[in-house]
Amino acid sequence: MSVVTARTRTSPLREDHKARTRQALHEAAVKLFATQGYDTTTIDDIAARAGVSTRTFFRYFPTKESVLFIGERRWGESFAQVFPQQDASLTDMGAIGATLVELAPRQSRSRLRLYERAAASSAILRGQARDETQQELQVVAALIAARRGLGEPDESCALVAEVGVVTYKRALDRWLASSPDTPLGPVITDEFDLLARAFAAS
Amino acid sequence: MSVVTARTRTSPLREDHKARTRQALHEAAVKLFATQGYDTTTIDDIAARAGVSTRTFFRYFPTKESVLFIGERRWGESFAQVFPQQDASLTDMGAIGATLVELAPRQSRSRLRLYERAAASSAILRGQARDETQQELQVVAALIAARRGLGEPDESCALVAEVGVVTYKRALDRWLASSPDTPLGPVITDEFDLLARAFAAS
DNA sequence: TGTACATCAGTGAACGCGCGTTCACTGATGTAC
DNA sequence: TGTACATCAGTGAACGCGCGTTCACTGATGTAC
Repeated sequence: MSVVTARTRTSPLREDHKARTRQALHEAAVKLFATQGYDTTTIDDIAARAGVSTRTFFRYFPTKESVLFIGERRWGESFAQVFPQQDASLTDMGAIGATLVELAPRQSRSRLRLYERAAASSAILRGQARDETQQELQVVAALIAARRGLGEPDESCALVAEVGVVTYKRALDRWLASSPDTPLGPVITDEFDLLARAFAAS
Repeated sequence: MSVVTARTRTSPLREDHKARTRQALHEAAVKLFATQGYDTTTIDDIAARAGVSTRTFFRYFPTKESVLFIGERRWGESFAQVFPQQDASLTDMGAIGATLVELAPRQSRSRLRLYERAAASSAILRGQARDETQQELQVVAALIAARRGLGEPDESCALVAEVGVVTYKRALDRWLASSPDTPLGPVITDEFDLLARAFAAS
C-alpha cells in the first residue's frame, strides 16, 4: 500500500464522530416528524435539535425527506439469513410466517411506533415507505424463487411475496395498536392463520 | 323557494365552464407529470398548458399535489354496485375476482397508463396513491363484512380485502406491461388463479 | 516528542427558486324590473 | 326588449417562506518527518 493510500484512509475517530452526527440528525428528525409532523418541521428545527448548524444538515442528507429512511435495508438481510433455513415441508407462505415469527423478538416496539408515526405524517414519507416495501418485496420474491429452484422469480413468486409482506404489515399494525406488553410473535402467527383460513374455506 | 335562493343558484353555463377549466388543469398536470416528472413541472407550466393564469390554478386546487387525484372515488362506487350481486356459492376472494373481471371493460388502458406514469413520478404522489388504495380497502372490507352478515369488518375481512386488492393491482401492472391489445379480464382471472393455486398447494 | 503541514467536519451568509397567499382589480355572464 | 345592477371566473402583482446551493472561511484532528 502506498503512502497516498494510507493518507486517504479514513481515521476511525473522525468516522465515529461523523456517524454520531448523522445519527443525531436522523433521530432528531424522527422525533420531530412523529410529534409535530413533517410539514411543520423545518430543517432548522432538526439541525437545532441535533446540535449542529443548518448548513451541516446538507452535508449528511441531500434533502429533507431523505433523513428518515437510512439503513433500513437490514430487514432484508435478516430475512434473507433466516428464510432459507426453514423446513422444506413448509409451504412458501408457511416459511415466510415462520421466518417472521423467528425475527419478531428483534423488533423494538417503541422504536417502530415512533418511526411509523413519523412516516405517516406526510404523503412524501408515505410514498417513500411504499418504495421501501417494494424493495423488500424484491428480496422476498427472489428468496421464494430460490426455494422453488428457480433462477428468476416469476409472477407467482412475486405474488406470494406480496401477500406475505402485506400480511406481515397488518400484523405489525395490530401489534402497535395492542397493549404495550403484547409480544409480536403470536400476533404474526394469528395473522397468518387468518390468511390460511380464508383460503381453506374455498 | 325564496328569491334569494334562486339568486344564489348556480347557473349551468358557468358551472360547465368551471368544470372544463378544472378538467383542463387536471389533464395538463397528468400529461406533464407523466412526460417530464412531477418535480420538474411547475404550476406555471400546468396553468400555461391549460390556458389559464397561474393564479387561477389555486382557485381550483389548493396545492400542486392535489391536482392529480380527483374523482377517483368512482372505483369504489362501481365495485360496491357489482360485488353484492356475485353468486353466494363463490368464496369472498372468488367474488372479488369475478367483480373485477366484470368491471374490467370499463378500464381505459391508455388513460390508466398515463395516470400511473404520472403518479409514479414523485414520492409525494406515490404516497397519495397509497392513501387512495387505503380508502378502497375500507370499501372492499365493508362489502365483505356485509357479505358475511357482519355489521363491522373484522380483521379477517380487512385481510381478505387487502389480498384481493393487492392481487388486482398486480394484474393491472401486468396488463399495462403487456401488448396494447391484451384485454384486462383474462389477466385478472389469471392472477387470481395464481393466488388460489399458491394456497391450494398447502 | 515536537513542529509544520494537510485534511476535513462544521459554519455563516447570501442567494435562487417555486409554492402558496393576499390584495385590488377587470370583464363577462347572469338577474331584476 | 332594454337598462341597471349583481355575481363571479379570471387576472396581475407583490410578498413570505422554506428548501437547497454556492462561496469563503474556521478550527479541530490527523499525518509527515
